[in-house]
Amino acid sequence: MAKATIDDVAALAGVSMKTVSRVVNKEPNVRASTRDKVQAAIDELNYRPSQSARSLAANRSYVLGLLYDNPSASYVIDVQDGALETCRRAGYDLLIHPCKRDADDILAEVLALVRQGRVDGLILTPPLSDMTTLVQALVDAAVPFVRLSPTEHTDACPYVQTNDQEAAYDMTCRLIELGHQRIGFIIGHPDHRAVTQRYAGYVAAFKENDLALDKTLVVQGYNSFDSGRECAEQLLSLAERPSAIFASNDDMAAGVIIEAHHRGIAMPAELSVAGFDDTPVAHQIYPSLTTVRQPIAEMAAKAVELLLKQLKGKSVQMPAAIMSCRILERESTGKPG
Amino acid sequence: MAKATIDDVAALAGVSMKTVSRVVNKEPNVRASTRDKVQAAIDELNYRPSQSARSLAANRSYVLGLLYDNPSASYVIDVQDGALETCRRAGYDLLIHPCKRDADDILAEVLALVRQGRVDGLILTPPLSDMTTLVQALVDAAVPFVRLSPTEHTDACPYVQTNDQEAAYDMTCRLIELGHQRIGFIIGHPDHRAVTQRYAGYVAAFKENDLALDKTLVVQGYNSFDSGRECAEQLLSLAERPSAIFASNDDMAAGVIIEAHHRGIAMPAELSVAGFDDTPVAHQIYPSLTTVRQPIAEMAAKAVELLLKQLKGKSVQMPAAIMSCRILERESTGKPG
DNA sequence: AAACCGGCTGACAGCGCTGTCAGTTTGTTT
DNA sequence: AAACAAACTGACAGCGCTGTCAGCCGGTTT
Repeated sequence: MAKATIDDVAALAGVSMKTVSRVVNKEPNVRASTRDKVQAAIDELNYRPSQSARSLAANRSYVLGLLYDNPSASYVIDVQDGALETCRRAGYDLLIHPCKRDADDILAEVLALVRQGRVDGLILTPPLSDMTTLVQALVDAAVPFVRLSPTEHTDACPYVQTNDQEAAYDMTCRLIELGHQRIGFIIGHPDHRAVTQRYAGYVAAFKENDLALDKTLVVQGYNSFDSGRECAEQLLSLAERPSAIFASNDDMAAGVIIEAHHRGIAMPAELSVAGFDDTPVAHQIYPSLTTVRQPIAEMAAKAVELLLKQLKGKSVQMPAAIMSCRILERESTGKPG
Repeated sequence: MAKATIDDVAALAGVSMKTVSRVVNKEPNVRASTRDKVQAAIDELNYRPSQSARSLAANRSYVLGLLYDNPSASYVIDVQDGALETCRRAGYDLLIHPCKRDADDILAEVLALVRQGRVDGLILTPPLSDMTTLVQALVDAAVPFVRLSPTEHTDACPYVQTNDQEAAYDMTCRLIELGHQRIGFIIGHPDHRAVTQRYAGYVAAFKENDLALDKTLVVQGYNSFDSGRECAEQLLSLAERPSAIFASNDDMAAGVIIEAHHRGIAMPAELSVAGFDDTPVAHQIYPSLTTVRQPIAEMAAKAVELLLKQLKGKSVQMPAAIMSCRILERESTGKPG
């Protein structure tokens, strides 16, 4: 049995090609009886519209592109899952496109993706969300896109964001509430949005609780496990060492925990550790890590939703969304002493 | 500047549309001077061929599909990266398609992907590689595909495989060499290929070393962290408990380590633990995990290569590849006692 | 000199859809 | 019952490429 085309369906249903097209695309203004007749023909022939033909005729690919550069595997997977779910429901596919943000041909590469008509729109994840040259190029080329967790969002580009600052504030308050006064903080990679926001939350919590902030307890990390470990070495070598360390992400927090193990420091009795992100490692280490969970999949889903709205030409009134994080208290935190 | 089409390029270069097509597709039989002329025109107009137009005309999508069901995030990412790398070089894109293998519409869904012409071929990862209904359906529909790490590979379908048995054998021998006699083994999920192979390697090592195999030390796990922990509870509660535990994957090994921590068992002094896969967690836990690294990205790249060969119609003489694993010794293993 | 061959090039007919627009039917109003 | 709007349907012209096939050209071969 050869592959059925729209003509075959039209002939069988006794209608025009165009009417079949209307039914397939769920367009309005088709009489219910006609619709049924066509649907029956579609089912009988097991008709599947050719993706390339409709792309060519409609001048869109029904594919969205997901751009990312090297965040953690679990982050990427969560984003993919969330995005895919929403894409599918809308009949869209997702093309993944990892890329190095320092590659000099990244702009050309991404623009080619669009100009070749491979994708109708793009989702940018950190740190690409904050790559101004890229963002500007997309704006100039009038490419529809949505950014996940951008640091800056002053312009009119749609984005999806979390309340990182609030979450970091809450976490810090919780540590203070447990009785901690000397709370170390490991700042994240300067290129990532998390940095400013999360650190600001930490600072705000100290202010709110009328506690003095000891700058020697604040160190700069780079988001990796190894950098977390190095920061921990620094913090745990202090004469008066902190009773808690709050790392800007889980990988660094895992580094802190390893370093504490190696120094024979009991957790949480002698040291509480908190992370951010709830990566898989968080509950696979000992002690399991108190952390903040971002609704990553949901954010990605939301981003796709905003993007699809753009594509439909419905100019989104407020092209942005803020989503909430949740603190997960596990074994790595407790009362000091 | 409107988007240039192949006609624009042809006009500018003073050749026919078809000749431009030849240059773009790197077809032979174009005089060098003509080729240069056309290339100049392409560059001048910044021409990018329309993906949908060529798909429609050539009746292929230049897209490969990657099918997977829920292996770990890091595994999926590695597969994606390896596959993408090779795809790109060949001018192909990769469509990711996670799917639940117990969904009753999975066959229809996957076949639709092909029948709609969204993809030209498929890569199956475990456990989908071993889903006979799916494999059979693809064979029946004459869909080109390659399987990663299938358990069975008696038929003519191309596949890419690792020498799991050999690696498990080597690891077990290494533990024996360190002085371990009572080595617990946690079998993986029955649906995953790893199971048979890895367990067989363990058994073979005992045989080879003339050691009796104590069946009470072999327990059935299900690949998850939690199941690893449950298995550890069982093994560590034995009157005469093992001095080493070899888990069929890292997640389960991580579960073993947590359980040992909770029981205050020192590692590796009182218990050596080995895993399989070298997932990110392996070096983020304490003690860091001795494990086996599979060349996942390379396998995926190889799979794409085999798939592209199929698509080109070059019937692959030996449509398969075996790739080697490597043992990584870290802190979690050592001499017993 | 005729016949031939291989490398090179172009004319043309689609690929299977969707957008446009005009035409036909149906339901509603006066 | 005529007039009109609204709902519905179809004819047709592409979308921008590739495959087929025929034709051309220069260099061999007979």
